[in-house]
Amino acid sequence: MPVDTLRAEIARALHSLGVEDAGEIVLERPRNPDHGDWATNVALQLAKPLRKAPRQIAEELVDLLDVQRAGVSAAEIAGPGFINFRLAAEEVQGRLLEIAEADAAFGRSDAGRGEAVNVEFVSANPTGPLHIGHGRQAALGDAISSLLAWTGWKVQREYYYNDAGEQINRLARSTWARYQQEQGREVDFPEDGYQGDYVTDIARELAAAEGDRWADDDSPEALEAMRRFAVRVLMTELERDLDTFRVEFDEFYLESSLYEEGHVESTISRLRESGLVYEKDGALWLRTTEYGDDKDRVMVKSTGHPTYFLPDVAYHVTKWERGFHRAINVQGADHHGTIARVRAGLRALGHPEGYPEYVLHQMVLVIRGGAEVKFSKRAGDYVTLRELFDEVGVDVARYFFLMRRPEAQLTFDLDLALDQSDKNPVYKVQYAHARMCSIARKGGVELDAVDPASADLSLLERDSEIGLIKEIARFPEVIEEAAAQRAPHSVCAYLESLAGMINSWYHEGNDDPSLRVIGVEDDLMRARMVLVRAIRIVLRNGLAVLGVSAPERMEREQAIETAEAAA
RNA sequence: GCGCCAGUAGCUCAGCUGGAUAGAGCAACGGCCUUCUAAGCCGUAGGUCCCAGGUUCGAGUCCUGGCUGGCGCGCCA
Repeated sequence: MPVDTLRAEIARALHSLGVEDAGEIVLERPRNPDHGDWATNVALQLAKPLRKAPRQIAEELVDLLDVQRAGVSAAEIAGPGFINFRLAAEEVQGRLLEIAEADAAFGRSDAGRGEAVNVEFVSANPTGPLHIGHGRQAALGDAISSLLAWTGWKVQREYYYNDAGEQINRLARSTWARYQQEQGREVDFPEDGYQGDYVTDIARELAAAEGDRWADDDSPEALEAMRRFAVRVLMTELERDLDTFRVEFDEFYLESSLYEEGHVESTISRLRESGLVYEKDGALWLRTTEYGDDKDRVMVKSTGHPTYFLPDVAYHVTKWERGFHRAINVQGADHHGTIARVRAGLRALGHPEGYPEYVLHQMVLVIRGGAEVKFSKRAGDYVTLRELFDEVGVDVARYFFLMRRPEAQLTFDLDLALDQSDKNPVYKVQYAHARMCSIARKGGVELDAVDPASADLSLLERDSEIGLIKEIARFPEVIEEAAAQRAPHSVCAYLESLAGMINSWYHEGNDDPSLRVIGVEDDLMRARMVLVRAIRIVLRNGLAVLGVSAPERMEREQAIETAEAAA
């Protein structure tokens, strides 16, 4: 990496200046391109310890720098004492070789060193269809997982099924009531039941499969049959929706297995050993305040039933025991209240502070024509994920869910999502990719076979071309940063800005055909085609990380070509 | 009342964990169709970074105190 050689050279120069320990030498990319490709503030930071003016330090430093050895073409002092470095054109053009060489792996790195990380997300109870909040979470969890995989982590995508709790009982009672109603019986629907039409659908399916055998039957067996049937139907539906949404899990972890395999019991006894457990009012409590929680928490109610808290702790213990010493939970921000207690429970068992890590995301607001869309035909009181992606498509839905920081509320604008122009950021990026493919197609070139070594890359000398190469060469850093921050939205921002640069460069050929890729002399075309290939690689890889497709042609374009062929 | 998250252009949002003149898209205004795709491109305008203090060479970014909005504070899950 050119940055490292530059940093090493600065360190050497500092050493000759008599600076033994300059701390970490910070090299950053200036926002303003006039300030070069890299800049350092060492002179500013050394002003105080050296008791010298920053600009004077900068001058002495630049005199001692071997520009060539640093791999740059110029070092300039600017502003209050920044030193700006400019990369030589050959250095920039040479990056195209790396990009083409790495191809589908360009952007991968190994910060994670193969270490295991568990990413838990969605984890919706099988009590109803997925809603748009789950959609955001599915997209986020999947993209964060991909980012981690791209940066060298061994990732397990995990879904935690709460198939054992009170909510499932509510589902069973709701299904029972709908079933009886289907059988023509007059029964009251439970007050806390699930109101959506889907429960009636399930009851009908059950009636179709098993007839009237449960009519008037309010025995535990009947309720159990309802429970099992409804959960199976809903799990099948959830997994089908997630599959369509292109989210695959490595593990569906069942809450019920925590009881069956004794993890809940063993967690209680291990917590007792911590000395932080006590009884009060007939319930069993854990002194979570010991580890920073607001108040102590009940583990086992006076009824003898555990609260949600206990299996949650037991579950995270299994994560650790299964080898995941790093775990990331993607959750809705409305669940943030559980974080302190779960971590406290885990610390009581000796797990490190800050385990697991959380990515909390805010709610999703769906807007059409400027007004909020709230209701769903099927679920009643919310918009389902399936309704959303059936309408806008999986690519658009995934991208929209990812393009904002998780902790910012997301406004999902259906009008924008359905727009097929560059106003829609998804199309803007996909279009840029399709455009690169289109150039190659029109030029009769197999893009993946374009060989940078056989082209004269020094012909790529326009500002727009140099700028583009610098930008696509930056892609691995973008991925690394996004992974470290658990921030897929920064990949979106990068791709959109890159697509803008690509469009500008492309359209330079509108007025001046000599600036096009096709129709210019062979050497020039070969060099520019290398750039086209490299751009295509970065767009494709970037979209792949987000789980969004990179079409070789856009639908609209296909329609036009089909029409032309017919005429 | 306490806790978490947010507050940046008319709107939706970035801002690389403290850097140089705060950016993008949409909307607005002006220009460009004989194209490697005009569902596009180029340009212009638009700001009390919620407020008040503090930290330092330097603050949208950090610390304190307020204000506004969302969410959460159960022997619910």
